[in-house]
Amino acid sequence: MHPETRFDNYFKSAFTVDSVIFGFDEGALKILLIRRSEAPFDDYWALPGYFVRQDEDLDEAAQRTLRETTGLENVYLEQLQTFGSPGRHDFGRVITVAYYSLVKIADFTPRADGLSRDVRWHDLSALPDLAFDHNEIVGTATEKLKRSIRTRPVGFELLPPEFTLTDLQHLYEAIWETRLEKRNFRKKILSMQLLVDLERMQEGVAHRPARLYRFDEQRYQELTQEGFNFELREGKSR
Amino acid sequence: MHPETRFDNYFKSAFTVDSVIFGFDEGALKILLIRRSEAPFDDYWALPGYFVRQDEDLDEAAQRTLRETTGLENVYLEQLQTFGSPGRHDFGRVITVAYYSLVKIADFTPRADGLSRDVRWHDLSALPDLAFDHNEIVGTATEKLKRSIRTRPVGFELLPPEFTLTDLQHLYEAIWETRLEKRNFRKKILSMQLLVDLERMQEGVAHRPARLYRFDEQRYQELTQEGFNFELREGKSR
DNA sequence: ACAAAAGTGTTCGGCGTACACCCATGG
DNA sequence: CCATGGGTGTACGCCGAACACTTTTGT
Repeated sequence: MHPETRFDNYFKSAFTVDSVIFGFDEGALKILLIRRSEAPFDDYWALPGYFVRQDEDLDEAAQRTLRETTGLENVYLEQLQTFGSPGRHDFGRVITVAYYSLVKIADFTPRADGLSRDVRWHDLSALPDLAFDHNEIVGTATEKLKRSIRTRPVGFELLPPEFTLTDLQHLYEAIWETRLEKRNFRKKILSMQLLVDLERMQEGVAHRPARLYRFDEQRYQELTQEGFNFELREGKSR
Repeated sequence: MHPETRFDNYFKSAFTVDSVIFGFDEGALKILLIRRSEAPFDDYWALPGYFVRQDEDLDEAAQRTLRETTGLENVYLEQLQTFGSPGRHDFGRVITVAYYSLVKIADFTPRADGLSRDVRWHDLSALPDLAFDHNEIVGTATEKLKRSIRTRPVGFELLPPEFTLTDLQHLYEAIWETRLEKRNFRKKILSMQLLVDLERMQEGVAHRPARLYRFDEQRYQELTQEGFNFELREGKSR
């Protein structure tokens, strides 16, 4: 370690990582929360996360703490923002590096762990009071999601492997909290060459069955690189 | 402080803030760097920044350290990303929260201070080896700048109060490292209603003098809120 | 048959694209 | 009078906007 002591005063902080995990189900956006099992905020709902170890990379810590609190593994986590108000933690100076991700709800079975009493998907539109400044973090993440879905093919991670155009439209509508015009949405999304027609149909629905699609992995990578511009004015019909 | 000791191990880290300050001059993008005056990396060029105090907010710390290393005050700093590899600092675990900003070079006169031997604008295209992982941080900031200029009226902060359309075009060309077609650039930028025609002309240039413009503060705020989409294909003529 | 979504055709206007040519000033 | 940028006019094509009507399934 360093030979000098004049920096010692600075080495008294801790940092944590917290993850905002978005999912999509039943036409609504969800967030994965844990119920804390230790002070402070014992028993409160909170974002999955914990302290970062001394020799641990931030990205790794995010993966590990997500696993240890919810059981989720191999989730692609992207750094969101760092929150560090002096008063945000009772035990001392703790700043948190927030991550976020989009996952298919069906792909994972969250389970509580030593660090959490409970894990559950919550409707984004009806969140309880969360521990620390986690409500603020969720707000920031939601803003970012709204913006990034306009420039990147985001639906990919939120929808099941096979989906209908209406599913995809509902996803956009849920994130943007708006209604889109069906015809124009379809024309736009199809013109991007991002979807592959599976040439199969929905089954067991009480109406004309919809065509099933999947994302074209190749094209998805391209568009993620270049970025695109997905904008549609609000529409009445759905 | 907290009554329990089992968290003590975590409270041994330090964190810093570092700022990437972009400027624009002579048709080229610049970055403000300081020369360090203490170990580690004594005498190396580095981003302006320093340790965050125990009871200090991150945003405040960014402002303060920027002032104390370069003399710049009242700069609008936006959080960029946090860098925290375990090995990035010799003295122990130090993570840094990076900020970035765009400023008019003429508005400030950087001066070295106790924490810096020297302060200077460097051409982004010819940076030296910087201290720590600061080259990586600059790279991340540059990527972000390229992307955000496509969705927000960014030139505002980089250009002098009065400028010509060609100045503005050169700015976009410098950031994107491309050439744009003059006619189309002008039509697009004028159609946004973002510029105010000052009805005055350049003076003392050895060619037809260009019309001077300024940004419309009002409209700038609007567009920053909504976001827009500025995209133009590469063009040959300038 | 009827409900409930799925799915399509078309017109209109705006805006990005790609050009070549004229204008004003200093030297 | 010429070099050096500044500053247009415009035809074309594509794509987003705004419509209403037909098709296919389960009940």
